[in-house]
Amino acid sequence: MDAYDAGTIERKWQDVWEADRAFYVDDPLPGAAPEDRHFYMLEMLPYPSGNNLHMGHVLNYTLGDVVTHFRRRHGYRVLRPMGFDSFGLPAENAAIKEGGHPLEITERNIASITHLMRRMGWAIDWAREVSAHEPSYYRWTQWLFLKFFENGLAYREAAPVNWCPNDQTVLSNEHVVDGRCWRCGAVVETRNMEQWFFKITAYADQLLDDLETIDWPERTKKIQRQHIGRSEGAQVLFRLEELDRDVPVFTTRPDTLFGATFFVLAPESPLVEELAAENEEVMSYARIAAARPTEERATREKTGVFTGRYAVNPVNDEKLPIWVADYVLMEYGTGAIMAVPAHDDRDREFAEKFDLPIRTVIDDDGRLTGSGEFDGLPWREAVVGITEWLDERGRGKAAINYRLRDWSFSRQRYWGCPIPIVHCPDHGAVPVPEDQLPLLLPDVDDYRPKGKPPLASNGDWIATTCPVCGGPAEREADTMDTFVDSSWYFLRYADPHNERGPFDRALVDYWMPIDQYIGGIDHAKGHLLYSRFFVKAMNDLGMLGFREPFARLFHQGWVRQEGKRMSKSAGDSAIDLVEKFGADPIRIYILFQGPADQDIDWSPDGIDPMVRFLRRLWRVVAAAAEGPAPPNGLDTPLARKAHETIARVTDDIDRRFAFNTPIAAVMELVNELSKGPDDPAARFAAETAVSLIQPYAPHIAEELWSRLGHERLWEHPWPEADASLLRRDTVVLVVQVNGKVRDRIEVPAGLPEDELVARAKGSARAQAHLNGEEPRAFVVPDKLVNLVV
RNA sequence: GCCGGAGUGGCGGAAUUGGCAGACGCGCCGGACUCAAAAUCCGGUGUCCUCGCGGGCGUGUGGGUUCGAGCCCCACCUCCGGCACCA
Repeated sequence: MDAYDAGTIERKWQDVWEADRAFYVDDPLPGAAPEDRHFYMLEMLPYPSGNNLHMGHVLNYTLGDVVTHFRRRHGYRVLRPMGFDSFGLPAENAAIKEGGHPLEITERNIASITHLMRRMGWAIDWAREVSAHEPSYYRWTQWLFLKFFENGLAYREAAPVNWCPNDQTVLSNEHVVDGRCWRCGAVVETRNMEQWFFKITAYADQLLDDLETIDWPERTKKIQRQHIGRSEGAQVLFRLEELDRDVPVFTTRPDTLFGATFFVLAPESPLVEELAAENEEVMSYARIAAARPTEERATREKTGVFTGRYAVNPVNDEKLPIWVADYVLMEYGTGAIMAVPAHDDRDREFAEKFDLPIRTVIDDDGRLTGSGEFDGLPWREAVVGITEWLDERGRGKAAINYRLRDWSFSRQRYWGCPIPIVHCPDHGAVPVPEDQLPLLLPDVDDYRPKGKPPLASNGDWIATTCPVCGGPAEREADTMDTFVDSSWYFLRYADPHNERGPFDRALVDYWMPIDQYIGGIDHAKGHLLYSRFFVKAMNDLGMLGFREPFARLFHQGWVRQEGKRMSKSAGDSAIDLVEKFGADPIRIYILFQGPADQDIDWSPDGIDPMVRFLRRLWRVVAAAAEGPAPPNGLDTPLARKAHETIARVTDDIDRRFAFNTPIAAVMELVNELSKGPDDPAARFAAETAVSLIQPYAPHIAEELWSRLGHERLWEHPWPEADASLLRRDTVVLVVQVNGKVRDRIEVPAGLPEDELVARAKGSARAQAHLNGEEPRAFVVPDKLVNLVV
């Protein structure tokens, strides 16, 4: 027989699958039969920011591929599409680096990555391919934006936002990591700018509560819960006599109100100017503090300045001095706090530095003191009591506060989805009429960031007329964050060519929610939160019939090379590797390294052993293929091993979501087969090994399957273990004395406990350790007897 | 600082419900085939004592529960991740 040659057989079968449209899935016929079982398998789509993929992608998509084949062969109609997150900073920065136009470079990268994906043999429905930068896609991104805008879920407002001075654009809170830009690492500044926001905060409670309804890793839910940051407390009104106004403050500890000794405003608070416009010291502090990078603000020693003004504490009418200090953040609560130095570390630090009074109002037993009528009350009860007291007098009320901010999604960059809005001097922000969508992104020569949106320099495009009055108006020059594109792409796959709407609701409701989503945990609080928000909002707008997009989620581990996370610019190139070793060896390698959710240290040295295993499989199966076709239901040791392997592999993939141990199980079967080629069940064992390895190494499996005289393994039913062959006639009984293994004896299966004990006592090796004493016995039927003296 | 997760041979890892620790693969040692090499195949491989039979020890550290603990409980150490002036 010829030798195993990965490259040749892989191309052969890839051509067959292509011609057969093997992995393209049809939509359900109207009134689909109840036995129609379907499964939506999706992995996070790649950025085409390079012409290649790294081994982290290879792990991600190979995992999805195993699940896809496994489900298909269990009779499911499986939707497994692919697309490209082709707008946005990653692609645009790559284009700037290469010095070409983003469109040209993005499309070249997509072609190259698509080629690689086909070469990996991944079972993808390419008829549904979608890219964010295609007008046929972003037309509907714009349409969705308009629906959100019309329903008050998208709005424009001047607000302090995160500004990356390197990428020259605003960033969402979710993409500032340790005070730095997630893409380039530059220290982020705060700027006050007119920005577009999605009203994700309106869904804070639902985003929190519905986490209970989805099968996600607990750590991911934790990240989202923490990010939403719901906390319960009270809103308390402090009187500012000079302004004749009440100022609200959020606190989780209204029970400490009697301990408040001063009052602090964030430097960005509009109240600072209202109270101290003429105080140069205060204004200058506020200006400098507000401009400081967030990162620096968080680590510095406390600073602040007294305004000379006072706020009135509603519980005792005391006048509290109002300070301005940058340890109070404008983004959280109301940008003003009551300071209780006795019971808050930050307030205490500030009080000590500026010599402000510290008043204890909760004693060592957790009861109130110095708090008037509330003295003696346990503090938890006082939280309720004082809140009620305030409420009755109109001086406060119970309140819930969130850390989650609205999602700022406008970007001052070129390569993104244009925001279909026209600014009219008379009518404000006016939507571009639906029949004028898509609003095409114009071709420009100079798309590089210059601190203002590149589209703003494009006079011909910017100048337009108001859809309401026909008067002169200007187009919105910002573009959308690429995370808007990826917040609904999974819906478009269900109906990718629809020209009348983003999708047909019946199709989306049929396929969604996604049964299994796989991707990196780095998207835990960005993409995974935005997509949940989009689906909830679209559900409320009557566009779809479910409220969560991803029923089950899995995060693959990081693939590292020499200790560093692999990226498209660092580490071995997947294209080079697949040409050198073949797709099957790489697919098996990346899944064999360990549990898929654990990090992997990549080394190309690990691939050769996988090539050796596949060669061994090839040889052993070829030998078995020469034997006679086996009768059914043979009961031989090899047949039993094959059935055990079916049971193990099936359970590992299906229930345990374990992908490394099935490969080990098939290796064991191949080892047994290689030792017992004369077993009458050799051919059955060979067919079983080939069938079970197919989701991992579909090309060699298909080739061997055909050499075994069969066809179309990719749609052949998954094998079933014969329960009668999983049962054993005899078992090896472990005999322990005082918990230590002293003997192993073969006994018939299913013996009663007293018989097992009798056999164990009969063991000469065990007796040698019993010293003639009569032992107590503990029995695990068919497994173990522990004799204790 | 707060909240998670993880520590098993020389290495990646396995042990699914508290019941044989180390499956499978790598590496290493020995052997077969070969003029030789590659490839392939066979055997061995936690550690210590022992010619051997056999025995002692062993899953980060210390304790506990149990007939029995890698797995459960308590304390600690180390590493990784998330959050971090969030009132």
